[in-house]
Amino acid sequence: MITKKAEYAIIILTELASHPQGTVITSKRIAEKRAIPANLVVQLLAVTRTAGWTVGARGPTGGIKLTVDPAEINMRQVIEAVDGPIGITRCLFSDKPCHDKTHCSLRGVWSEAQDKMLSVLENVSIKDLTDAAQNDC
Amino acid sequence: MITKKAEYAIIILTELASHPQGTVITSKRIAEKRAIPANLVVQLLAVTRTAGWTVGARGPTGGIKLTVDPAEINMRQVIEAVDGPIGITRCLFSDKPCHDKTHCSLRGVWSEAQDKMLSVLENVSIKDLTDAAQNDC
DNA sequence: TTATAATATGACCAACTTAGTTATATATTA
DNA sequence: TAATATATAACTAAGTTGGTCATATTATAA
Repeated sequence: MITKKAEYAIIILTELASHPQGTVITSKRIAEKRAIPANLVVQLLAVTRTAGWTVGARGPTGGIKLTVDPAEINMRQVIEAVDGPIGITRCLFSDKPCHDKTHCSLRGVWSEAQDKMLSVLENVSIKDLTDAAQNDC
Repeated sequence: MITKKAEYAIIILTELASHPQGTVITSKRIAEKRAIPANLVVQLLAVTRTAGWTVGARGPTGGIKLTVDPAEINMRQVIEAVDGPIGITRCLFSDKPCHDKTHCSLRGVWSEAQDKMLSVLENVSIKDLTDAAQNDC
């Protein structure tokens, strides 16, 4: 399951992308506008910062802004930055087949199903979401 | 996330499908052959029975057998029978858009990603898995 | 008819995950 | 130097998951 935190991170990035380029917005303002708990916003901005997508300026006139083109950030990247590697089943997380069997036909199905899902998420960028009218999911 | 119980149910059905038609196998035997906790096998067979896929004969010579063509049971059906409705995000479970907004562009993406995943699972039947050499995932 | 082998069902539990809170440290500007 | 902002880590309540335990019920074989 894709967590609510990952959804929040996507929303936060779309909020940042919808601002005039170069201007900052405070984490508190993002929380208010998007109805996300303020502390969670701060937490998630730490993730986006580590990923190299945002920078924060401290002090009274401080705030957050994007450092990259929102067209260059896709949904899969954000989800994985927040939730870690995506796996629709437990067995897709480990490298070796379950029970040390040489082959596992189920694994191939899980893998294909997951890849289909991921390719959709990879093809939607933060810019795509910002362009769409409303994205307050 | 697709649960281990759902995986087990799929494995149990493939085990049943790999048996000579009309013959029964005991739940204990399935547990041994597939390395699944015996009590879980019993629990999951209750689900397959409710779904109309299996029947059990009681008594000393009893056991379980399929009641339908394994080509007619697909993976999505089994997963949903065990885990309930599938949703890659929380928001896909409810009918109304999040926060009562009229529209939500994220929701469309989640929905498309999930549909792609589900269509893979719908197109693989228990028979397909049985035909593949090994399926002890 | 009676012991036995099997299914059927529900309650229960420990470990883990998730969503969110709290607390505190640090930097910057007016 | 006071105020305002980001940065970071520890903590917690609630829910989920994977699995166990106990018991009832049914049907067959001897």
